[in-house]
Formats: sequence, structure tokens, C-alpha cells
Amino acid sequence: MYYTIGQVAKMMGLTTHTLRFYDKEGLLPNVGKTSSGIRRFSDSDLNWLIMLDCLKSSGLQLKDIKHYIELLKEGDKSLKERAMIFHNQKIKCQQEINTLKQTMKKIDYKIKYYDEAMKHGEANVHKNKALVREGEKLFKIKKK
Amino acid sequence: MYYTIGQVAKMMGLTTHTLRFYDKEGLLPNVGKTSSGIRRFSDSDLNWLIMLDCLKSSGLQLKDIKHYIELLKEGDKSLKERAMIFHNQKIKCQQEINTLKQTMKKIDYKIKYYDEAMKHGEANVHKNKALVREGEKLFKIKKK
DNA sequence: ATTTGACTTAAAGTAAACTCTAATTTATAT
DNA sequence: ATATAAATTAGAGTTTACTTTAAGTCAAAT
Repeated sequence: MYYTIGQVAKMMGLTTHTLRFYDKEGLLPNVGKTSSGIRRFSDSDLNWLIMLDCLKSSGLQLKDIKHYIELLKEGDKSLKERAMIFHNQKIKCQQEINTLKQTMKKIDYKIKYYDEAMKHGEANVHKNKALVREGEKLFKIKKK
Repeated sequence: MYYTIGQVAKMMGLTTHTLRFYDKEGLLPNVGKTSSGIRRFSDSDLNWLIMLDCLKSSGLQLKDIKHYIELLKEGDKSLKERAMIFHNQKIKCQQEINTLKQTMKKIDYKIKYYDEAMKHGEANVHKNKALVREGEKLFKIKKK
């Protein structure tokens, strides 16, 4: 089964421009073309796009993904380096999740602050010092 | 207690250039200056920088943070909009965490693949079809 | 007093990842 | 057969978030 660039764009939530850009950058090394020059995406190409998306999500830059493709092309002798890439990305991913969890905590704190503020009015909330530590106090909001 | 731009840069893990850039962009609305024009960062400014970092981590762009600052300056009448910002960022944050968890799963899968590959050699691993779904097969690696 | 290092501004430059334009060709539907 | 939709290329432009440069002023130490 083959797909046009437009179909793939829809399926992957990308634009055709982005797909051509990826192709130009060497990030779609196996996409074929018809005799008239039109790209034919196979299921295998789709799987690779899913993998590419995963590598991007883990924090790899396009040039790093390009490098990974070169390693794949080298075959067995690059096994260790490829394994290292995933090992490193796992660590990066975990760190990013931890950062986001910390960020979530602070956001929850803010949400609590705003819930209070909207329930009781700004003036009352300001009696609770703990709740105004992170920015609110920077602007002396006039109470009337 | 006041700090110079260099001290703050060290404390926050930023460069002085970045701090001046933030200031220029209006992201440090309360930082004062000495009579000779040198920036004086207060503890309150430091707290704001921590908050700014949190907002960035949650996925807000600098221009969105700028907008948030404008809202803070408006006082009580922007309470609802500010609450909405945190509400939205919480959702974005949670989605990002979910994406990263999915990504982690795929990476773990790859790590398992590479562990196997390095234990038994590429040829044997390729007998396990499930393990080669995501990219490896794209390049017909020559077995010798 | 002078050197060293940190500070100042304004503005140009950079990297990443697209995004869009233009001019043209190919494919599909009536 | 022809109109419309979708594909092609090359290359220029955009956005975000810095980063660097240049030319200078200020502050601390010897």
C-alpha cells in the first residue's frame, strides 16, 4: 500500500511542506518516487515517520536524527553508538518529565491561589503570605 | 539584599546577555538601576525569574509571559484571564508529560532491542519480527 | 594611578525548524 | 477535453530565543 504526500501529511498531522523539508534534509531516506517524480510513501515509511516523531519528542534535534540515520546505514558496527543514543534519550526524557512534574506543582499552587483570589477577593488573599511568593507581589496591586 | 546581573546569572544558570535580553523585552518589569545605570536585582526579582522559568517550562512563549505581565499590571480585573492561563498550562503540561511517557515506552522498547542485538548479534535479532518494526528494517542491513 | 573585570547600550548575527512563494507539471473528475 | 486539485522544485522568508559584537563606562584591587 502506498500513499501520496498529502495523505501522509493528514495521517501524521504535518503539512506537505514539512514532509518535503524532511525529505530534503535526508530524514526520509527510503521514500520512493513514481516515474513522473511523485513521492510514494510505504507503510514502512509511515512507521519511520512515527519513529522520527518519537525521537523528536524525546528531545533529539533533526541533525541528531540525521546522524542516527547514517548510523543505521552503517549496519552492525554502529550498534553500540545507536544503543547509547537511546540510553541518553531515556535519561533526558526522564529529566524532562521530572521538570514538568515540578512545573505542574507550581502551576497547581497558582491555580489554588487564583481560586482563592476569585472566591474571596484579592485583598483577603493577600493576607496569606505563602500564596503570593511567586510573582504576584512584584506589582503592588492597589486595594481599594 | 541586592545582586548584580552577573550574580543573578550565576544563580539562575543564565548568561548576563540573556538577562539583559529579557529586560529589553519587558520580562523583568521591576528590576531597578543605580544612579550610574547598573541593574540591581532584588530577592523579589529573583522570585520572579524562578516563576518565569516555570512558565517557560510549562510551554509558554516569551510573548505569552509578556502578556501575563501586562495582566498582572492591570490588577484584579485580569484575575479570570490569569487563572485561565494557569488552567490551560496545566492541561498542556499534563499532555506533554503523557507524550513523554509514551515516548519513554518506545525508547525502552528500542533499548531492549539493542540489548538483544548486542547480546546475540544482529542476525539473530532479526528473527524477532516484533522487534524490528520501528525503523531498523528500513535499511536492508547486510548479513554476512 | 592604572589595570582588570564587570557593567552599559544598540544593533547585528545565529540556529533550529519550519513556512511560504512562484512557476510549473501531473492526476482526477465531469 | 478541460477544469480543478494536488503534486513538483528551488529558493526566499519567518519565528523564536537567544548570542555576539562593538564601543564604551564603571568599580574594585594592586
